Amino acid sequence: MAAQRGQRGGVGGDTPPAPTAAEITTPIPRVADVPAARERARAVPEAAVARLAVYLRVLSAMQEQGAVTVSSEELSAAAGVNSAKLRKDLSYIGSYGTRGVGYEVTVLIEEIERILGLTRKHSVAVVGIGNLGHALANYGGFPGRGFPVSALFDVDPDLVGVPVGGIAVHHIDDIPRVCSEREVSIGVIATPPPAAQTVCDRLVEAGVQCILNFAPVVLQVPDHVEVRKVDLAVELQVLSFHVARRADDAAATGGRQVNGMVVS
Amino acid sequence: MAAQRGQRGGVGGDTPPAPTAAEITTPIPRVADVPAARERARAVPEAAVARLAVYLRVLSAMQEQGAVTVSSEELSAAAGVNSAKLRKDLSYIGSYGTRGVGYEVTVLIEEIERILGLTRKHSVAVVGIGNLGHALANYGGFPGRGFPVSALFDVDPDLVGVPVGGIAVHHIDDIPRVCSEREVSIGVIATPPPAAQTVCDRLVEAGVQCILNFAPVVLQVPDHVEVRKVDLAVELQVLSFHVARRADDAAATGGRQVNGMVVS
DNA sequence: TACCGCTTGTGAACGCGTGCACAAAGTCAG
DNA sequence: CTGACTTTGTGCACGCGTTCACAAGCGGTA
Ligand SMILES: NC(=O)c1ccc[n+]([C@@H]2O[C@H](COP(=O)([O-])OP(=O)(O)OC[C@H]3O[C@@H](n4cnc5c(N)ncnc54)[C@H](O)[C@@H]3O)[C@@H](O)[C@H]2O)c1
Ligand SMILES: NC(=O)c1ccc[n+]([C@@H]2O[C@H](COP(=O)([O-])OP(=O)(O)OC[C@H]3O[C@@H](n4cnc5c(N)ncnc54)[C@H](O)[C@@H]3O)[C@@H](O)[C@H]2O)c1
Repeated sequence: MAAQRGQRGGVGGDTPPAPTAAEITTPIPRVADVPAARERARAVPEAAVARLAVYLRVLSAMQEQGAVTVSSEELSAAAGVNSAKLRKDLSYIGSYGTRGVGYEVTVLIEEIERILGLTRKHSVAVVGIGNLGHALANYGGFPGRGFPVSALFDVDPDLVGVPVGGIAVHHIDDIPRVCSEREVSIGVIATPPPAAQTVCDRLVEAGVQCILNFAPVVLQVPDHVEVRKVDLAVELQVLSFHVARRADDAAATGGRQVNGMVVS
Repeated sequence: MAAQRGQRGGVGGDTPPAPTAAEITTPIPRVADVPAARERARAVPEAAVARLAVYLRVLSAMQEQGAVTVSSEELSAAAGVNSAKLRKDLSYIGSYGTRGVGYEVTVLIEEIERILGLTRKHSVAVVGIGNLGHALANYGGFPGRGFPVSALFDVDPDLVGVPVGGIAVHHIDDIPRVCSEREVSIGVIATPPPAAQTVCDRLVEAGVQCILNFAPVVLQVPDHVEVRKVDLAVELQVLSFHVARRADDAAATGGRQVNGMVVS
């Protein structure tokens, strides 16, 4: 079993414990150390990667509205970030702007897609076709973005064979075969918590390298598998924390409050 | 309209870029100047808050299995984090451990619940009862954790009046009345992207202080409203990035690969 | 009571990410 | 061609969060 590691993503900034070395800030910008070549991609901070995905969506919307160029100021405002942060994020992937003008929308889209690996399609398999699994399978936003949902799995015999969102549900025993046939690279786990680890193991055996986990459990995976989790209960609890903090602040500063809401 | 701010949560560590005034950076990095009393709650880093929610779930599971005390080593392993990090996280909320022994499970649960504001129930309203909204409304995990889903809204006349997950769907025009009556403190947006900002504005007008947003748009909210977003497309794209990075690494080190999968 | 082993709690160092501020580099007008 | 203006790209400093390492503290034992 791989050493217990934090599951990155999902909630809060969860930086992985320094994968290795890399990201060297040598005084002298050493040109060639070991791999050296496309080393740049590795140097993009995880937080920046997530934001690049947001920029990409904003850029696509701008492109549809006919925008040709965009300044860091405009783009950052639309993406809800600081303009300096945006420029730094873009600098991680190269210099594609024109000083005094801005960035060419199409160029930026291409480069971000390249860095994010979106030039290739990534087939997605969803396991656990319950409430959430149905929603994911029926969602039209993924295929359009290069993530075709190409396999569905469940353990329930009543569900196996039933088409959901256009494709038939398979039994989980078929995970290895179907995932291999359809070249699935991302597995989504939407099963009840107790089943999540088992399902995860099967996906990993089937060669799936990336997993998006909705079940509120910490998954154990080998080092070469990337896991991100989406934990809605945690999201709600973080919001709850802010309500409480605000209520405390109000109480401390003498403001009245009703049912946790500050009435100023 | 409030100044454009980063939407925290969801993906990566997204610290808001200095809201406006307030949040002064005094030469001496004094954390708390005036209230001082229960100021501790404010000092808990956002990242730690998210992890506390995870610890809480693990602790609840342990309690059900009859555990009385737990060491930082055990708890951290179960939560998938470093034990030092766990102890530091717990230290933000006080000293409730016994050296040489560990933490009493019930005490820890109580204290974390207190800090997260879970001693009070937080009514949740879901807006947009489509694929995702249905899943959320039917999900049994929220009410059990102190987050009763107590109001549903949609614009579709065919949906209004229909019961979903036990409660009837209301028209969005009723947001102010119903949210007020049922003391909703958290609003969940699961509408199509174009409708999200409008829905958000209505929720804010209705006095909702916290919003969990599933629509892939950057919401504009006043400073006193807390927004967290869950962006599944971004999650997939971050995973895609890792596939690409890994493929590059393999190519650089001479490893063979098939369809983006490294064959060692 | 004195000792020993175990675990907490935290001071301090480190590293990463953010934001500032500005030089470099381009455009455009005249 | 020159000079004014605009916007990028980034060096640098700061602050937050993570991690290490260990003193302090507690329970058990003789
Ligand atoms: N529905 C939500 O809004 C929501 C919100 C937060 C978290 N979650 C989490 O997402 C997961 C799914 O939630 P849901 O509401 O869709 O649950 P659900 O009970 O509606 O669906 C679970 C599905 O998984 C299938 N399943 C059970 N064991 C399986 C196995 N071993 N292999 C494959 N499939 C199996 C079941 O047959 C069922 O179809 C749960 O872990 C839940 O905690 C859901
Ligand atoms: N379904 C998923 O798995 C998924 C995944 C990622 C993101 N999302 C996002 O979540 C949101 C909802 O997705 P979905 O698949 O449930 O969409 P959906 O189309 O199934 O449902 C949207 C619902 O919102 C309602 N609606 C439309 N305008 C409204 C308004 N002004 N006020 C209130 N309700 C309104 C519609 O009547 C419909 O019932 C979208 O923004 C989508 O991008 C969904």
